[in-house]
Amino acid sequence: MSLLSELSSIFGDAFEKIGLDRVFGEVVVSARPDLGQFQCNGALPAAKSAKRNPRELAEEVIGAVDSSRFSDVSLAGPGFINITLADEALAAAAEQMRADDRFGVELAAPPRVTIVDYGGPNVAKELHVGHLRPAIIGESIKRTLRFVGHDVLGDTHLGDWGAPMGQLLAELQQRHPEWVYFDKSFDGPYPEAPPVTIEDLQELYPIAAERVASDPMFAAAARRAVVELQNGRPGYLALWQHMRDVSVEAIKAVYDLLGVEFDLWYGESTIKDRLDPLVARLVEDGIAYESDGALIVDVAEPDDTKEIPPLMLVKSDGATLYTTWDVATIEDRIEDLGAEVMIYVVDVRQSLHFEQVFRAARKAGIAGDDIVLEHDGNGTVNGLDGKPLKTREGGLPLLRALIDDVVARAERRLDENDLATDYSEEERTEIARAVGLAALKYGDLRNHRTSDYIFDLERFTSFEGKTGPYLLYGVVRIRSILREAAARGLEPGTILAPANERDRGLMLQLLRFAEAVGRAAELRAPNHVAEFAYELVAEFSRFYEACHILSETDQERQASWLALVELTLGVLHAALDLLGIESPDRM
RNA sequence: GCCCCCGUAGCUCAGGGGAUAGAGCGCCGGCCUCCGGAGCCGGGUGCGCAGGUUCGAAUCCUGCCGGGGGCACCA
Repeated sequence: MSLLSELSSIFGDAFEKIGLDRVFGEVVVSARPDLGQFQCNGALPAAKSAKRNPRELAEEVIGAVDSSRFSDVSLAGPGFINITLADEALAAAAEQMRADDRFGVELAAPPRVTIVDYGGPNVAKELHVGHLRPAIIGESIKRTLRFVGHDVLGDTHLGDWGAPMGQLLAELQQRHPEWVYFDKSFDGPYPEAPPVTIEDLQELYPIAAERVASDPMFAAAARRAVVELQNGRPGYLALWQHMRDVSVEAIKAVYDLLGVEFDLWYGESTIKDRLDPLVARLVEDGIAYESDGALIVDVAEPDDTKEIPPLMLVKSDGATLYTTWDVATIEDRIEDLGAEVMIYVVDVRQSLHFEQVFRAARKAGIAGDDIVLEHDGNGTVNGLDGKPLKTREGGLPLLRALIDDVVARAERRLDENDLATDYSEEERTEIARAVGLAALKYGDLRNHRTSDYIFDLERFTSFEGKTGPYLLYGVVRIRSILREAAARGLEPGTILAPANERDRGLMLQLLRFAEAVGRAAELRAPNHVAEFAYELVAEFSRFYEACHILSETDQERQASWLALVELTLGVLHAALDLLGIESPDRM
C-alpha cells in the first residue's frame, strides 16, 4: 500500500468518526512544504455539504485523527490540515517500500483485460516520424497498465487491408502478368518463397500510388483488385500474404531498434471473416442503410452538442473500409480476446473517426456499457520551426533515420563529455544507443501525450537539464556508488530516521512513486512518471551533495544511506522501465 | 459554415477546483582537501482578453481574439 493511501485512510477514519464520508480524508502532497509535508483539504468540501464552519470542522477532524505517526497535524487558512510525518514513521515507510518489489504501487482491482492498440504501421511502407509518438507513448501506457496489474496486450494493428493493397496487386499484375498468383485457373499450391522483397514493395508503392492519381484505368484496376482481395480471390490472398510477411519482418526490425514490443501482430485483415456477417446483421437490424449506393450507419444522438456525420460501412463499390474494420475489430477483441478495455494510442486528429466507430459499436450492441473504449490520442512531432517535422526534401523523416541521427548525436555527446572513452567499441556503441534512445523517448514522454512538441536534437541529447541522458547519468552514478561500496565490503542496513533535510527529501520523493504511477495509469499520461523520474534524480543529487556516504564514520548511518541509495536505484529503474527507457551499467 | 484541441516566464514545456502557479534551457552571482562538477546553492519575469459559477479558478461555463486540426465512399 502506498503512503498516500495509508494517510488518506487514516484521515478517512477521522472523518468517519465524526460522521462524515471518508472520501474527504484524501491526503495529497503539500503545496506548501514550509507548512507541512502533506495536506488534507477535505474539511472544506465536507463543511460545505454539512453546512458547517470549515475551520471548526477541520479542528474536529484533527481531534479525531490517529496522530501516532505524525509529528505535526495543524489547521491553517480557511480549513487546510497540514501534516508532517514523524521521522521514524517516514523511515519506516521507506523501509516498507524497500521490502516491496512494487514499491508501494497497489494492484488494480479488478484487473481488466486491456488491449492497447498503438502501432498502425502499413504494409509495404517504412515507419516514419508519424509512428514515433504512438510507439513510445503506447509502449509506456502498456507497461504502466501492466505494472498496476491489468492483463494487457499490445497490438500493432497493421494497415494491411486497404486500398494500397489493391494498388500494389495491380502494379505487380501489370509488371508480372505471368505470375501464378494472377492465374485464375491455377489451383495451388502457391510458392512458399515470397516473390518480392520489402525493398521491391517500398519502391513500388509510391509508383503505384502516383499512377492511381494520374491513370484512371489503373486506378479502376486497383479498386477492383482490392475488392477481389477482400472477396478472397486465392491468388491475390497468397501474394498479399507474402507482402504482409516481408513487411512485418521489416517493421519489426525498426520497432526492435526502438525497444518497442508488441504481443500481437494483428491487422485490419485479422477480422476479414467477420465483415460479411457483421454487415449483414447491421442491415438486418436496420442500423445500416443505403445512401448514394453506399451503406452507412447514423451515429448522431439527439442530445449531441456537435454534429457527428454518419459512419461509412461499405463503399458504393462494395469494398469495406477502415471504419468497418475497426468496428469488427472491437467485436473480435471482445469475443476472441475477452477484451474489457480498448485503448487506441493514435494521432488525436483521428478523434472523429473513433467517436463514430465507438458509437457504431455501442449502437450495434457489440460493446456494452461495461466495455471501455478510449481513443487516447497523441500530438504531433514538430521541427524547430514549430511545423510538422519534414526532411530537407519535404518528405516525412523515416523513423530509422531519426533513430540513427539521435544515436549518432548521443555518441558525439559522449566524446564531448569525455564519457565511455576507454571502453570497448561494443560497449561504447551500446551506451550510445541507450543514451540516444533515452534522449528520444524522454524528449517525447516528458510532454503531455496530446501536446505537440518541438523535436530538438541538441536539447534532447544534452546531459544537462531535464533530459534522458541526464537521467541515465544519474542511474550510472548511483550504480557507481553501490559498486564502490560493495568493493569495500559495505552492506546496506535498515533505513534510519533521516539525518538531515536532504535524506528526508529523498525519502519523501521516493514515496511519491505510487502517486505518479497511479496518475499515469489512470490518465494514460506517461509524463507523470517522466516528471517523477526527473525529480527523483534531482532529489538524489541534492542528497548526494550533502551526504557523503563512503566516508561516513557512523556505520549504522552509512548502512542506512546505502539502503536508501539502493532503494533509489530500484525505484528509478522501475520508473524508467515504465517509460521504456533502458539504462547502461556505466558510461 | 459547423465541430474539436490549444494559448502559462525570453525560449521549450509541466501543472487532474485549493494556500505564495512550477521545471528545464538561457542570463547573473556563489560553492571543488571528499563517493563521477554532466553537480550543488542563490537571483525574476508569466496564466491571451472579458464576463460568469464557487468560500476558493491556470483548471469548470459563456463570449471574443489568436494558432492548429477535423468534417461518409483514403488510412
